[in-house]
Amino acid sequence: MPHQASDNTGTTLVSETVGVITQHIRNNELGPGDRLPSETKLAKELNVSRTVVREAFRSLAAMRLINLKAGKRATVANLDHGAMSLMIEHGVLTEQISVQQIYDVRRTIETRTVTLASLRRSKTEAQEIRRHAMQMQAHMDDADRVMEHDLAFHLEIAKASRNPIFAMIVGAFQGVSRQSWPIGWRSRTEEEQRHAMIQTHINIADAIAAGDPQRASMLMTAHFDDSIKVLLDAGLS
Amino acid sequence: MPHQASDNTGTTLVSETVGVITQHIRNNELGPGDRLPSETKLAKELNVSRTVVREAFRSLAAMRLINLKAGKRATVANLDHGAMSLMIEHGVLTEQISVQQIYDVRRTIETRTVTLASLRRSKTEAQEIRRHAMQMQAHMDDADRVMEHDLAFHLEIAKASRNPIFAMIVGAFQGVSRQSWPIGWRSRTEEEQRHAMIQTHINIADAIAAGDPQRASMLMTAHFDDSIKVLLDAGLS
DNA sequence: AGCAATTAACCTGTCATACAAGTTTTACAA
DNA sequence: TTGTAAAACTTGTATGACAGGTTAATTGCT
Repeated sequence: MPHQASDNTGTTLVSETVGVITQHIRNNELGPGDRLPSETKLAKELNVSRTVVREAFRSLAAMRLINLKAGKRATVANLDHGAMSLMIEHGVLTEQISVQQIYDVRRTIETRTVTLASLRRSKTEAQEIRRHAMQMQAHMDDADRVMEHDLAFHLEIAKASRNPIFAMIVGAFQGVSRQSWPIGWRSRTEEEQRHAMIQTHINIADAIAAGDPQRASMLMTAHFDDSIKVLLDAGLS
Repeated sequence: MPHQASDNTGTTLVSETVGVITQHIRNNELGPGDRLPSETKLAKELNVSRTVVREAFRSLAAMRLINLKAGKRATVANLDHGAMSLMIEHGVLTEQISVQQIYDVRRTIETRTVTLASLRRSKTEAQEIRRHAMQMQAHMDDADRVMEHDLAFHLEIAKASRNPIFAMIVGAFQGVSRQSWPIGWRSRTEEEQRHAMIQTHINIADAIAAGDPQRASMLMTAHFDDSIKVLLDAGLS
């Protein structure tokens, strides 16, 4: 790997090294699981200290481009929503993003994922999606459990869309959704409202299983419209 | 800041420290631009070495949650698409994401941004959007310039949607789009095709300026349908 | 020769120390 | 009071060290 950090003006050594490493992945056509050179080796090749290489690795690991583990060499990572989750959470935390904006994005995207899922889902996926909806119904007395199955329901649909970007984005919203979800649940004071909300999930699952994208996306849009309305009524911005 | 890394099982010191720092931001309600404690100070408070704090800072900086600059303390960062850009690029590079999937996400999202932009854009924004479309037309002989204005056009629309998440996602696709764009341009061999493509941009700009979301989103959908078709015909997966 | 167990080599996580170069604060002088 | 110089602080990078985890090599047994 005869890389050389030729360009060194203005930017720091670490960010240059990050560039070199991604270049290395590209040049050698590394895929998920493939191992990168060790820190010492890279440091020598690039004529930088191990400190610099380590910080570069950390940067890449933070974005989940590589995986680090004590004693093992760094490996190329699978696409993962962990980093994006933190970014979104940070946005909410610092009041750069509102809950309403998140739900608008979710509605936009999940109207599409549910359409694709209706067209592309395997039998197993359809069952798994429906199972989550049924579990919501079965444990209505346990809010936390309802929430987890709710989130899993939406994520499974995104996965069934067969587009990893959708899965990543939907997954990234899980963290913040866990914070707003209970508000929506509590706001649905009537037993009937909660039942209706869960029934919608079952209906969506059925539409997906039946391969009816129109109906599925219509139901999903309605679901989000309702959820947003509930949250707004509860006073969320 | 009496933080204490109480929990230390299983996970590494660095990731714990990352947690403590984000907690610090939350607890003190820090916003973009606010300064964090210095590395030495944090290291002392948490009873870890400066190395650990530095790597934690690097991690957060990689996700663009904080900004680092030599000599200055770390500051809380504005939402930014830089990190997500790298993630997407990595996904494409390692063949976990296809160009077609990217365009499907873009169509989904940008059909929404153009709708919102039509409703919410300021006069200035409408002008800026239109300016990019006109610049595309004015420099048809310079592919690179057309491309840059094309990308800027789409990003401006996302910004005008007034939802920073949309802007972040659209921005994140710019990097990879720069690679596929020339393919689409070259595939449009006839002068007329290129003109039509640019004219669509102008029409979208006009619809946004006119505050006509239906027309704007219809044109945007058509634009993406066409672009995807062109890329597929060119042999891209 | 083939296989299992032990050893050696390798690798990452963390710490301490050092110093150059950039930035902020303080102190001082006009 | 204000402008400037000095002091204090802060980050970027390098070096060396060692514990503990992982992989490769070697040895020994059958």
